[in-house]
Amino acid sequence: MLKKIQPFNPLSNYNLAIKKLKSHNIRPTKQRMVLSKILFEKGNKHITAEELYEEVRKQERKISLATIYNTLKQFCKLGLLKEVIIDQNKSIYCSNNKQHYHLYIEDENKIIDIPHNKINIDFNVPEIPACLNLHNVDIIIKIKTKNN
Amino acid sequence: MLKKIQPFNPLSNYNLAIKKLKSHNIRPTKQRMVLSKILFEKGNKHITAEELYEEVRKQERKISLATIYNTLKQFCKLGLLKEVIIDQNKSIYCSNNKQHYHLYIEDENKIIDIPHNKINIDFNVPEIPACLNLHNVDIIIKIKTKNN
DNA sequence: TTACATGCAAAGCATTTGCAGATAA
DNA sequence: TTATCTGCAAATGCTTTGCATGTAA
Repeated sequence: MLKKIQPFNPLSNYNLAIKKLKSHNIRPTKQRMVLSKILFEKGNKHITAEELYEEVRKQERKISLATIYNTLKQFCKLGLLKEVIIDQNKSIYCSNNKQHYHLYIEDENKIIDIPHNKINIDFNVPEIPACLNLHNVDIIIKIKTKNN
Repeated sequence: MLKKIQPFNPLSNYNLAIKKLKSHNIRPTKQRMVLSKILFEKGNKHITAEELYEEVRKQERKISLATIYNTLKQFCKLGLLKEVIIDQNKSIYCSNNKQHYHLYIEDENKIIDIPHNKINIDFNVPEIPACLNLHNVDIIIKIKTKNN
């Protein structure tokens, strides 16, 4: 049964996700459970809304794109996902729940998680507010390996 | 006369722009000159396509949005501008021609250039191609100063 | 003269929204 | 029962494109 909540296991992103839904009074509907399973059950994922839509279609159910987008957005707000905006018409959702940044290799259309300690930022830029909340920092590094 | 090419002055982004157009056999049309003037004459700018369209309208001419977009893209290819993709429906074009990265403060909708030496990246990530061309690195740091 | 550039309107595309019907509690 | 959620289709908003007209060299 999808509705059944498994016992909490701190090592599982999936269980963490279900717990977050509960604690935020968000109903564990069929759609949300199916999406949580795909996103959080098998380790870190980088996936687009369209790809997620396809994965659902390959399985037992169909979930509308509108609901997929709404759910992705909601999961982002809960901190379960991170949206990585690649360009005007490409966002990738990342289910790695450790603090990290993103490297995007343009030629290969490939995204790699970078542990946060690989990047050092000297925040001594006068315009940056002093009381900066460091939890809300996203870094996207875009590289090209070839010239055009 | 807009068409007249001023003598080259290495300190002027505007003259650099005109020189680049010439060296790439791109015709210095009225539209391109008007846009170059706005973008490069008065130091570093951060501007959207729409804002640029407005600035032109406030002046003597009208340039279609299509041409604005095409020109911005072309200038990016020539290395005269840098496109900073903020989100799905916001790109900012930056005329700073020194090597730098970008800090975007979400709550204030404000973008700040960061000198490249303020950020140190340990590129010892196994998946990164060894022969990385470092000139093609873009870094965008997005921060929120408030919690929602 | 002719290759290139412009501008309009239409198309493209990911994402969002309004709303009627469905569902969880 | 009722507040919330879903899904469809339509709307949105930025950007690109096709093509006829205009322009630089």
